[in-house]
Amino acid sequence: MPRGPANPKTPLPGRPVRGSKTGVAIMAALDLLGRRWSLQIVWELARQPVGFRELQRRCTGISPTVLNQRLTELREAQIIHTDGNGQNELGPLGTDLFQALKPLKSWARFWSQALEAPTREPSEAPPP
Amino acid sequence: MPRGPANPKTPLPGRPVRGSKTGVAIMAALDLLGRRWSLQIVWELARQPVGFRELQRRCTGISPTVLNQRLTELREAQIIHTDGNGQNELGPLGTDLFQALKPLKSWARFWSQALEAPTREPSEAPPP
DNA sequence: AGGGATGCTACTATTTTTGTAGCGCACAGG
DNA sequence: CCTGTGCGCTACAAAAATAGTAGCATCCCT
Repeated sequence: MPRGPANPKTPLPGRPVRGSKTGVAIMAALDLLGRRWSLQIVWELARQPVGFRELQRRCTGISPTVLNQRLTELREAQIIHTDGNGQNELGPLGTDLFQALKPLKSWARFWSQALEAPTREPSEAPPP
Repeated sequence: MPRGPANPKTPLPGRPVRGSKTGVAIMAALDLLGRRWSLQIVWELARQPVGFRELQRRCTGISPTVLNQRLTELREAQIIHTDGNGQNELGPLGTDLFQALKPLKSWARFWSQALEAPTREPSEAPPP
């Protein structure tokens, strides 16, 4: 298990990241979590710890290449870790992240309903 | 101003999206917002409405191609809209989204500090 | 009319992600 | 001991997303 110190591409606070050379925390977070599958992986691991192949199955269709990249990045960011049995699970930071993501879930539901029922506000100009 | 109805690739609730064929709201949201620059655009527009080129400047280095794609997607998702003067601004849904994103900002700061100062919890095993 | 800024599109290069195959290892049954 | 199965993970080419640069048409100011 080569616990390699630091893929230089993993976005971490303090490093220059995409869209910001300053490495401000929120920018590093947006870069890291904005990569494809990152958020979904956190989401899945919040349910329960799973191994590599099982995680691949749950993220319907992710390729092993990317899954491994993401796991590596998230491990470097100390959001997740892999135990001796190959089970990936959220660390304390990951759990906090999941909490911080919950409002987004609520918003998504609201957003979904708003798009289904457009022009329903009485404050909008009613049709003549 | 061609208010074009529906780029078929924009992730919207109810549509099959990446990582989920069901189109569940949160998955559509993660797909839409997980695309590069999406979150940062929302972030910038939350500060104040800006035009195309100014927005491009603030998202240091985004290419006009992608900026326009993102703006189109976010418009379709009714998160932002562009007024008659070319100023892009958050709509009500966008404002709510920004609120929902705030905990993420707090988490990012916490995360940043945690990575700077590892092994500082007194609850961790102290060095002998 | 000229100069400059704006919103945006076209086009090619680079990077990221996908898709498929397969290695080496552990473990279970026969 | 052999065979089969599932595992974590890597290699490599194809496809998709993004970056980079140039430029057009339009408006605004002088």
